[in-house]
Amino acid sequence: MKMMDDQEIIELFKKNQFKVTTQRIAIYKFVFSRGDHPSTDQIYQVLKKDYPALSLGTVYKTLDLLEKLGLLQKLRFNEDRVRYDPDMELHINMVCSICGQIYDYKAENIKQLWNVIISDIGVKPMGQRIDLYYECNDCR
Amino acid sequence: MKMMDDQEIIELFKKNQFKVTTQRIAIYKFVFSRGDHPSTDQIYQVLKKDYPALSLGTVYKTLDLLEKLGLLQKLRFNEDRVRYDPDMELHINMVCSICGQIYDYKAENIKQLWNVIISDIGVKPMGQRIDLYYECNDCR
DNA sequence: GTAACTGCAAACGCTTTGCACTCCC
DNA sequence: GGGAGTGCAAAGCGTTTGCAGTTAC
Repeated sequence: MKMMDDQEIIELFKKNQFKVTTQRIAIYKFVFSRGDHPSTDQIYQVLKKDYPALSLGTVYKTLDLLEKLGLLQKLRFNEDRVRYDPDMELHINMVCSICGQIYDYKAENIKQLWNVIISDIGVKPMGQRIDLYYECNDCR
Repeated sequence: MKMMDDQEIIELFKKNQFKVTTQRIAIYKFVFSRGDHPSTDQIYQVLKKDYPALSLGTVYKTLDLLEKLGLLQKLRFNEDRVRYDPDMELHINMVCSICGQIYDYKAENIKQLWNVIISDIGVKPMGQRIDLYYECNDCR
């Protein structure tokens, strides 16, 4: 999803009876300004510079809240920590097997091919997750 | 991969200079006899009945060893524990959004469609993981 | 005999929880 | 003013690690 501006995200919080706090806005904007899939700790480390009092617990709670609002997807790769994917549309997670860096690949024909697969299987999909492991340019 | 018989798996261990132990054979056979994706604890709980002295540490170590041999894939879903998928070929993990049960869906045309996607992206794939979330018959 | 493996328990790291204080509304 | 949200620290839990005893070879 495209990043909402301040006014839109504030409205969304209010509409859902969540209070609007500096921390929530900052975390939302940070995660959605990135093309990759940051972990809780990465988010915490960066935002702590601007908000020294920020706690890791608040980062976790806010990300859970954003997930409940359907704005992002919690993903576990083969590592200990959770990562957050702010793109809820169909895409492929391009995961470098060496360095672990992840970016999203999107293309119209993937949707078409995926729909063919879905109709073959014959179930009503609630969502999906597609990872492609490869060696990125930096590691190759 | 199809489950190897006792002789084959013993040969494979020996070929790779790993000692053949009762625990290793039992864990291998258990994971490969199942169509789903058991967690470490599930494996431990079941095998403890036949091997009361078995420890959880040995289960972890053995599964890591089987992964190193390329026999299975470690997968993290949106839960705390690791699951083990003994099927290394291209397939779709059918994950029930409600109860979390997982089974593999395989079909020839998925491979063809996946190859189309791969060649569109234009990278050399090292592997992949495809999850489809749906509501299984028991939960619907 | 000896090096690898096992079982056990402690350590580890990420995540969750509980609670007093704070600050939106 | 009141209740939701925050920060902090402790607890929780799956996984890893270290080590003494055991077993495969």
